[in-house]
Amino acid sequence: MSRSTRTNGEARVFVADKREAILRAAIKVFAGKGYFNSKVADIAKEAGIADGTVYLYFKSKDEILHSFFDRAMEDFIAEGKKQLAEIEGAQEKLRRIAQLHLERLGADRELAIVFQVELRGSTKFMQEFSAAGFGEYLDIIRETIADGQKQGVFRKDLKPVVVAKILYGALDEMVTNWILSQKSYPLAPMADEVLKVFFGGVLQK
Amino acid sequence: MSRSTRTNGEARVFVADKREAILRAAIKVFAGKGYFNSKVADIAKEAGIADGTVYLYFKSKDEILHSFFDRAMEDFIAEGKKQLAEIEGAQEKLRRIAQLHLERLGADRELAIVFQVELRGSTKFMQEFSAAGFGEYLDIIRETIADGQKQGVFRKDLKPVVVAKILYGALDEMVTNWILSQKSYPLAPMADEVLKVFFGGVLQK
Amino acid sequence: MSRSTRTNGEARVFVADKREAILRAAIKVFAGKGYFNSKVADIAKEAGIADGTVYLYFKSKDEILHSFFDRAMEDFIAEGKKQLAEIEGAQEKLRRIAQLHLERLGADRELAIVFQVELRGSTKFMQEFSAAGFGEYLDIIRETIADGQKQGVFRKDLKPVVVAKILYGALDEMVTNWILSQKSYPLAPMADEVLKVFFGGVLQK
Amino acid sequence: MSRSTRTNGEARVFVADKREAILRAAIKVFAGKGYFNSKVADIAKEAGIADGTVYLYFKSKDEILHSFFDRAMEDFIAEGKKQLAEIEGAQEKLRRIAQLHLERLGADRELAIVFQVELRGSTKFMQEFSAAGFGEYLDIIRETIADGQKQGVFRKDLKPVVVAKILYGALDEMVTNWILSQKSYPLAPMADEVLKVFFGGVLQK
DNA sequence: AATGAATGAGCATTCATTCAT
DNA sequence: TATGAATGAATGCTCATTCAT
Repeated sequence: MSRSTRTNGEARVFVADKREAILRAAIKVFAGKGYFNSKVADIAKEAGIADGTVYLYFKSKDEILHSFFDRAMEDFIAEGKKQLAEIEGAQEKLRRIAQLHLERLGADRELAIVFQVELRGSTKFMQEFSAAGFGEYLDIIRETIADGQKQGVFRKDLKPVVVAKILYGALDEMVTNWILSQKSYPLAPMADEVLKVFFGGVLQK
Repeated sequence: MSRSTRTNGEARVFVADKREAILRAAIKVFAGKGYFNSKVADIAKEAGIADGTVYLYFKSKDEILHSFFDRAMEDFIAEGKKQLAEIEGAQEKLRRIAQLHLERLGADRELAIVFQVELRGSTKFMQEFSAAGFGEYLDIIRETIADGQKQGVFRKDLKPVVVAKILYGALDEMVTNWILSQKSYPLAPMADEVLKVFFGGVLQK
Repeated sequence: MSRSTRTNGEARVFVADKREAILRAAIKVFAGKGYFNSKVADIAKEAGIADGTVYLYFKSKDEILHSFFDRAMEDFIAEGKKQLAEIEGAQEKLRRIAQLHLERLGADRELAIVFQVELRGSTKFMQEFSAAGFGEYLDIIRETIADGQKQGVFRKDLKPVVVAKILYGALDEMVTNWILSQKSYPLAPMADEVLKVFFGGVLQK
Repeated sequence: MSRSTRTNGEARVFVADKREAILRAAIKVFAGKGYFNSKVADIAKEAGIADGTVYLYFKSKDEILHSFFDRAMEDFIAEGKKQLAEIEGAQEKLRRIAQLHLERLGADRELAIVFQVELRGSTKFMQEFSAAGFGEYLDIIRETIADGQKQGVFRKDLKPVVVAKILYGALDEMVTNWILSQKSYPLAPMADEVLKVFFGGVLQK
């Protein structure tokens, strides 16, 4: 494929590529030094472009973080819905969600750091993100649980909202610990560990 | 000779009082605007002292956050240990931990905000805090679980480390959701909701 | 071969047209936001061309202002000389000058704003402009006054240089006030008001 | 006089002195390079203080210019009113105004440059300043002229507003020319030159 | 000639920290 | 101990200008 802009399609790709490059660079920089400690100049240098160029693709430093989150969340939810559509049974669906959650973040440490750490650094961010993607994500889990109760697979004396938060919280903690851990271990297998407790409970029967 | 330096005892009291005042002011300010958006001058004004005075009690803005965390965590763990000492049985101990966790944070929204949000705003902070108090806290939970397994109360096919993280993550998520929620509800009762799942599992028996 | 370069004649016309368009756009933009607050991009957009195209016709933003001034002043002086050539008598000549001054600026508010405001925004500009057109303009007034003194129409105890400045200053102030005024009134008639005073003081009794 | 801050009075003086120093430095810098080309750092260096200190006394670069103008105009009008109070007769009053106008600006070239050049560099500034000091100044001249008409000293067929603008415009032009002139000559004497013409045209015959 | 994406120097302002009093 | 004026390094963003196409 030539580097020329012979077609509109290609030109578009190039623009998208640069936006993408900036986003990728930003994640790397944010993950390394934290959002507030990262300079726009750092991102530009990491992306191999001039400082000003960043502002041709993003309105502000803030917008970079938002864009990153929006896109990542959108991708994640789209992928999740697609995979869930092919699965029967609430239990198996939850398993898929948990696995996907940890697979995705476990596959990209920098992305995970930004998700787990940077996006939580301010109530403002959290509020906005919570209202956006996080909320939708929790909803999917909640509905799957409610479905499972209707299907008679899950206990009916539990509130789906609470149960959803429990599962999400547990998974989230796995990711955070994985990021902070000095040791290097695969994150994805933790899904089954969580589910073993989640599905079966802790008490001896 | 000034009143405050007449005796060591008195001086200490005064110092502690002012240190305390600054710390309290800092939590309020951090909770309201976030660590990075809070100015040392804001804290000073909130505490009713001059800007420079802050530096007689703390080496830097950063140290204020650290001190706050250290003290809060220390208090919390001390209180926890004390209460656990009076309890027999791993299950009841875990229940107490969960309740204490949510009671404490639920009783002081500003403190909770700083804990849930501000302390997570940078990998640097998280790493440091994880190595300090969080680690010890998780350890206590882990050991209680291990004890429960020995006592034959808990399933033995589960790794205590993982189970501890699951419980902690679930509780943590309850707090975060409570903070971000527009609605006002008591946090403490969520402990039992979490434990119902944690102890019993989700599946229909 | 492009249309515009087929013949020199045509090309020139096109070039002149676009140069003109840029100049016109610049006046509009400068008048609205001030020279320093106007972006080259604003001018380009107003002119309906790309940013870079501006630089095919002008070496810099600064040069646009200069070009504008040079051309406007040139036009104005040429027109003035032409009209003066048809008039006998120093008094009538001065009247014509004053009228032309206010008619011209009164007919184009944007041009007037740039003349009265933007061109005075820096000593550098003023120095340059003074050395160029302003100087020539004042000279014409001065000479007309000197002629009037020789003709015995004007008092001979006044220095033409000073008298010229007085007339110019008075007219200039009329324009400035007209621009800043919230009320909308015709500028040209002010010429006679000024002359009523001016001649009263200058004429030989 | 000691450099200490033993008394409140002295302390006040010091503060006022620094504000004054910044203002003085700003005038010098603005006069030399123009408002838009002057950096706040230039002003700070000229005043012998740190950049940030400027902001302890002024909210913004813009505010420095405003403060300067407000104070200068206030001073000037106060002085003018004081002197006018001691004078009988509209004609002599106008003479005093004209003289004061040129004496003041003629005594401080830098201040004059800022007044004549920088304050006119934008419609925004001019509008604001016109509404403030300039307006009051013109009013004083206008009223003096109206008084003169009532007293039978000045022709009654002239509109005071217009006549006031003429005088102001003529004086203003003297100042501008003086600033731009390469030659160095005293400004104050020009007042009488202007008045010779002005009164010739305005006085009742 | 025309485009408009890319450049990068430039700058007002903020704020943690210091220090003379 | 306490003050708060002073410091000056640090940085997000703008915009005149260039240049590959």
